Amino acid sequence: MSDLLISAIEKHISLTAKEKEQFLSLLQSKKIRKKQYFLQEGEVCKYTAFVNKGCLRSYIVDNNGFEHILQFAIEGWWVGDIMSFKNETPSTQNIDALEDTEMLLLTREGQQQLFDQCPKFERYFRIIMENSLIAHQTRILENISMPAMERYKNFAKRYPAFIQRLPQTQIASYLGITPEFLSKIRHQMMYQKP
Amino acid sequence: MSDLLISAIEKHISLTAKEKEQFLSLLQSKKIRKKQYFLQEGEVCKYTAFVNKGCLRSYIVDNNGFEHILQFAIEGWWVGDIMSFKNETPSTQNIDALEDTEMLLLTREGQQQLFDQCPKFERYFRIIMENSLIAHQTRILENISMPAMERYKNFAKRYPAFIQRLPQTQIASYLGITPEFLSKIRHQMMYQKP
DNA sequence: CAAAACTCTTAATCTAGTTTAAGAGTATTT
DNA sequence: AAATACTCTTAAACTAGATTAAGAGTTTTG
Repeated sequence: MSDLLISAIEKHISLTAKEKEQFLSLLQSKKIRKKQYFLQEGEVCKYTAFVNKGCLRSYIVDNNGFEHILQFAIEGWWVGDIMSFKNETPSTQNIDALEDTEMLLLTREGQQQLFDQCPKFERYFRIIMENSLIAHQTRILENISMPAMERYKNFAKRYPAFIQRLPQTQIASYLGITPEFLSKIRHQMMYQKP
Repeated sequence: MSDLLISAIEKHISLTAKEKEQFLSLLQSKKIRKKQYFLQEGEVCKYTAFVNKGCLRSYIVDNNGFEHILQFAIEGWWVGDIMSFKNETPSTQNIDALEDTEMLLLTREGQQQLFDQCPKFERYFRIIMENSLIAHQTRILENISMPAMERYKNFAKRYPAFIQRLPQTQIASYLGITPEFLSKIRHQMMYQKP
């Protein structure tokens, strides 16, 4: 049930049996079905979620009704609207399930309690924030320096699991292009690959 | 000399006189002149730098020789190539000074020592990583969802100090557009502003 | 199991942003 | 104080990517 989470944490810090117990007691588990919301724009994001099974996406909807994806989250990833979670302000993002999904939820109070009881976890969350920041930096630099085909190739190399698992519409929305143009790119790639 | 840094930290955690001393003893100060490098692509990033005075930028150079700016850093900001600093791998970024600059440097060992001696600092760095991550998320969403003029307006609203202080070439490079097009945008803005 | 609702593709037309070029105005350097 | 190097602007020609539309294939839903 929570093996995946514990092993994810133990990649970065070591835990005693008591610490594991302490941490797990703060979590609640939740299942949602495909297409259901985990968070809707305007709500306060009450939880960070660790994905045990399934897949979610976080995205915004622009003034013309178009969706723009910030993040996908599959097994082993954390997801939530950090800004809303941190400041308890209304979220600007939506998060919903692209597949039936099981997750473990941690509240803000739970997290704070954890940090006070056991500062080791402060390190764990610092490290995953650092890693996430590095990934975001890379994405920004690619967005501003590379044409769409390169960005797609890098995405496919970096997240091969996503390519098989996600509809192309969603990937296009993550890359910042239209699905029609992604289709064109994929066509071009077939005739120039060697 | 280090008042700015201490007050920046005390916005997030409270420090005893001893802790301040302990922290400051780990820092070394450094001045560089305009146009000098703080870090060059290929080097390992040995320090994170807190800017006391002046202005730096971090950027990559693409295959066609064009620069793309990831970050500007003025007084009160930290700068460095996090990935290189964390993993002690060769940097892909360049960091240089846009003005004569004074900064305080912290090594990786210094930081780790600090975390072990005084876990409170682990919280401080977690918090600034979170804030930085939020800023990066916002930037990604704006990049993939808004036309250049909107992005420029938001940039100007968010960082008014930068608008006066930085050459437009640099701002264009941060926004992911050419200087020529930024010039056009600014012209358009004059005749439609109401 | 039929109908509705997505997903992917192709193609024509359109546009936001790039490229190239050239000139005028400011800083920097010698 | 002249020479060199940046910075900003304007404008014409160009292109990566958007838009619109339509059809075929696949899932989902009632």
